[in-house]
Amino acid sequence: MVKITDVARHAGVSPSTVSYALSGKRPISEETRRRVEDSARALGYRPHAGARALASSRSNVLALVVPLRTGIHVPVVMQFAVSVVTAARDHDVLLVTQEEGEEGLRRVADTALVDALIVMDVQLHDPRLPLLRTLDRPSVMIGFPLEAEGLTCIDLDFRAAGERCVEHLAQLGHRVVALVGSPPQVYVRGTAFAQRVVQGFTAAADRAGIASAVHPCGTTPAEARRVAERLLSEQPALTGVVVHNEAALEPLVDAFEELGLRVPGDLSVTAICPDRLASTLRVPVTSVALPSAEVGERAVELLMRKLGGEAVPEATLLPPTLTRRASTAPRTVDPR
Amino acid sequence: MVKITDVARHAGVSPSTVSYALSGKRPISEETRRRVEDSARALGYRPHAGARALASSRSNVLALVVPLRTGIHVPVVMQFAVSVVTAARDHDVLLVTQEEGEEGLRRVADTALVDALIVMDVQLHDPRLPLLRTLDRPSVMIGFPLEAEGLTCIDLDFRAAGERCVEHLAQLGHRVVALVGSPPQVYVRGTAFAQRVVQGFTAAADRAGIASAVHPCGTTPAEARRVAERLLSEQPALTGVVVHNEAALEPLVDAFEELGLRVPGDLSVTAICPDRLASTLRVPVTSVALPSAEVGERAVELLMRKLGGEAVPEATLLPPTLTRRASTAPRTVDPR
DNA sequence: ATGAAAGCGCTAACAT
DNA sequence: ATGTTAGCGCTTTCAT
Repeated sequence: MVKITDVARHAGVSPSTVSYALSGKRPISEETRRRVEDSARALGYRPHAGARALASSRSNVLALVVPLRTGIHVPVVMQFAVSVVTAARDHDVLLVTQEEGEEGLRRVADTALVDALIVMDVQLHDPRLPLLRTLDRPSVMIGFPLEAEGLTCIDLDFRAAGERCVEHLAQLGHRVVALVGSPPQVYVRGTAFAQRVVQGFTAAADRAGIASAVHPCGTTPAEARRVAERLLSEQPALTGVVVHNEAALEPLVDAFEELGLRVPGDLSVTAICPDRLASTLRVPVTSVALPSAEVGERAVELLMRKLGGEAVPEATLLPPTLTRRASTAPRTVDPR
Repeated sequence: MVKITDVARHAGVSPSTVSYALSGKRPISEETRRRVEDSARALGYRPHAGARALASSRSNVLALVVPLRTGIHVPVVMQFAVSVVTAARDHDVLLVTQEEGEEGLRRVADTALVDALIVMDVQLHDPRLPLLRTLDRPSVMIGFPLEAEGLTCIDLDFRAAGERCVEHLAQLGHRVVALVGSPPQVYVRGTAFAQRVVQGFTAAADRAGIASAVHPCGTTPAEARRVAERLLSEQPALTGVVVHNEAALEPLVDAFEELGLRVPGDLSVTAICPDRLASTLRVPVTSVALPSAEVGERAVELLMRKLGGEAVPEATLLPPTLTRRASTAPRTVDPR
């Protein structure tokens, strides 16, 4: 293994000069820098990560804590992970599963394996909050707990997303709408984003003076079909549906059509889901995108600023963007 | 930060005794061990990862190199990643994207950030092979290159999987079969597993004396439909289909039915895909599972043995398991 | 069974 | 602008 002293000798300078020349942490004459860089390249020098971490108390590694639980759409997690890896230019990314729990966080943080953490899928009453507050490493959470005092959170503004969908339907003249939401257990464990969609959905419907109902929904086609039937029997005048459930979206639309309802002819459907999904369905669905990539980038950016000692806002809400596609249309005067 | 000397003082022993007591790397009296463990717990001692890596030249971190390219089914990658994290008990997992290329591998390996590497999505002529051979850290590849001399590979036996599907169809009396494969670019870049399926499929069909054809297929519903049409026009007597393309499976079955063919009444369909997908389709599909979890576990196990200096087989092929579901049936005497 | 002490390779004060 | 040097916290010989 070639080490810094080897490079120093080869370049005819001291080890510290090599360190500074390569890190740029103090001014080095143009000529010396070139010599050092040439020597480093010639010898194939790679600083030892552990030694560097020990001496500088910086590992240049971030932890990414990913959820693996029911009701979480896997591609979203993956896309997010990729965007974090990509955005974290000079940091590597350590994958921590949520199953490792608080112990996992403590392990990577307290051993100084990582400099900072990104925590996905934060619950309203997340048991990890106290720990994240006392950890001596900065963190950014994807999602909002009930009490975020002293923490840093970022996410799509799900409340606004719910509102946006209803407003879109209301503008098209729909007067009776329903929300098909996440699986029941998602609400039970208090996932903030799911509840915020409900709030936004309901508030916007009330404000527009239109009738609304909320239905949790499982992730299998069979459950989607059951929900579709319940929807129509409970709200016979229904003409607008908001879907916040990636897995159920396609089977739901299928179920509607099997039940004799054309989309968007009889029923307008909007969703909150990745664009990729909404645009590839048989009937492309009007949707508010889950901006995984943007959330990832911004999360890393916030983390870097915190690592730099900068103060950052506790909450960052990304505004929703609704893209019109083929699944929504003005309400017909005589529906059914 | 509490360090090993703090624990040593608290327990009334030397730092080396603490190290040995906690690592078990040399015999320690029962009583001393207890005292050390108690002190460590009382003080909340966590060994500094960097210091440990520097002193022991072991980081206890594995690199997982994941593909992000077209034609790769994301949930499979994610599930695999999770199984690696889970199986790698005492190692953490660093996520490296394939886009970082050879430089990425070199960075994490040469800086001693990781002890070993798991490389997914290996190509037949993978440019990383020479590097992996010369790297001073062990690696395991998921997938088989053409020339694996000196390397360690593991994967589902895709050739056998292709054979298995054909044999199943042949047993049911089908005499004309087709393989719907991966997107063309997957073959173009020489992804071994895709080609092996083709080989197995073709060989088994020839052996059984039945007619066969192979059709690459894109990942969009439109492309799936186009392929379905081509299939039927080119092989009018077709009654058995093998699908090796996660994204195309569902739209393909839909397309068949829209074209007036019942599954399995007119057309028997088998797939090579995750069980999770095969079993949740409208018509549950007879399939050979992609055992992501098992591949992950076995890969980690191989890596651990290599880290322990043990010799391991160059190639590990996991035998395919076919699960019968609703999509295959005996050929009817008078098809169409 | 335990202790003393020498590094592991790097960074960052502290010189000059 | 560059060099000297003292650690960073741990593991692991080498002693006893």
